[in-house]
Amino acid sequence: MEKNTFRNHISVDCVIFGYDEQFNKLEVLLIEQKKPNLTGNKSFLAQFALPGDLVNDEEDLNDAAKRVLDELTNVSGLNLRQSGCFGDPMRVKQAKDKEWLHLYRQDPDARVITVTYYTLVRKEMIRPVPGSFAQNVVWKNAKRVPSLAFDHNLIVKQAYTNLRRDFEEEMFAKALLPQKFTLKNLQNLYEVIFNTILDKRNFIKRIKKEDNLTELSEKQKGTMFKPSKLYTFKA
Amino acid sequence: MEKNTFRNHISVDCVIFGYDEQFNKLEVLLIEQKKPNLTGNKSFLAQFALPGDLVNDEEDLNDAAKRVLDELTNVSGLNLRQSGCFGDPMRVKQAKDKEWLHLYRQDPDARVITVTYYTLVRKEMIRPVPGSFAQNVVWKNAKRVPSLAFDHNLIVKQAYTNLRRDFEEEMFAKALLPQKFTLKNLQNLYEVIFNTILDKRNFIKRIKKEDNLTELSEKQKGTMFKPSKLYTFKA
DNA sequence: TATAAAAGTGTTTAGATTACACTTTATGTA
DNA sequence: TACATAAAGTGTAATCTAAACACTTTTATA
Repeated sequence: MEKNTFRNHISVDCVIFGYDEQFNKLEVLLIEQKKPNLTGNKSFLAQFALPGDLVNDEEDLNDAAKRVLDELTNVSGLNLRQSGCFGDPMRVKQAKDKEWLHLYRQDPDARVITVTYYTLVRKEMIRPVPGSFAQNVVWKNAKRVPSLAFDHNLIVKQAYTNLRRDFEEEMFAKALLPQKFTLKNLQNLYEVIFNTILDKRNFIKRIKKEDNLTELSEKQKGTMFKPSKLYTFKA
Repeated sequence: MEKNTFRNHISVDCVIFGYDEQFNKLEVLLIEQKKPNLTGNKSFLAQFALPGDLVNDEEDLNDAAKRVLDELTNVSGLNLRQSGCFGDPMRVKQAKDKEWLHLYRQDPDARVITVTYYTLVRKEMIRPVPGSFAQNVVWKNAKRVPSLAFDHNLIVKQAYTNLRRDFEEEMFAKALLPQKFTLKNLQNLYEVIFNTILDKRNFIKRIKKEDNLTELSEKQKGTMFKPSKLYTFKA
């Protein structure tokens, strides 16, 4: 049995799902790992990855997730939820990730256990700007996530499962629509999250039964055709 | 911002739910932390805790959970599932836990992040025997878990939520009944896990609809009154 | 004022869930 | 062997939920 020398490092990774109301799509926030400045280093390919980094000593995991997200993407104020923990010793040992680790980590061969967080936000509510070792910040469609660093594709998959489960249980939707919204807005949101098509009438019946909404006397402005009634969530 | 000196240690903790068919109750496997041999040390109170310990370098988390469970309770061969990760820096800093950490850990003040696992077994299928720093191994009713070391009460609570969720989704019940069982056995199991009382006729209808069971021509032996038909799960 | 496009609106059917109580049968005992 | 006991076994009606389905109304624009 191996002796414990405590080179287990901890990281956090964040899966930020962004809801794009305009195009009714769900996207995931990724960073592009910064390329080294060295000329001559041609082999290094920037990879997409989840925003994530090592946890500091005595730093709470939730705080770490928030800090790391902020450092890499300048996004703050999100309500992150833990979705899992990935600890396969080989998860940071693949060739595709070695070079990057050697450039950016003090102890690049150490084993890293990562605790994963996710949330879902209205895409337009955040304006990610790359920071730290993030060269770039991009949104990618959640249905077509490219190949990512480490085991990040697995992490996204698990987070997406959690998202759907939580979405059904709570009124998670509140954060995802403008304060005043139409029932069509709400239906679109459900449709994109569960990747399905719903019957308008049945959907409205179901939603109204939950009795979470207040119907306003106001209507949409600036529509091309018949404007819809607006609703808000009850307090 | 604190500098990362990598004193984040990783542990695993296991929540083993044991189903006691005879008394139709659900229990949790706990260890009693070993008291030091020193005479004169009167302040040390043995506490109940979940079986758990530090993960070795380069050890897979799932393997670690199995190893640790085996070392402390001599129970092996279980199919453990990850249920969460607890990383509050204060989780191992409470007075009640200090003394124990100083006795058994090389680096007792280090922060420890724990990855939690759980499973549900038929109680009689395992025969726990204390090992390592476990002075004793006990089963406690899942509804009345005593005060535990660290944040282990929280961990149990989360695991129990996971158990119920998973139990509904999969035919997790297979491992929990003898190969041949009665519908009453199955109903008892559901009742204890969901802490509810079910109508016999409705339960049978529901179960039969799932079409997982084979009705045997055999009947119970040695009953005091009318013996019930036996069933098995389909392969 | 005609047209286009989305909003708005109910009913019917099928399926699932719940509530509910008496009869049958094997056992052990008198 | 028949009687008492206790659990097994069984069905229907009522209610609720989920799904299928299409036409009318309203507003903006041309």
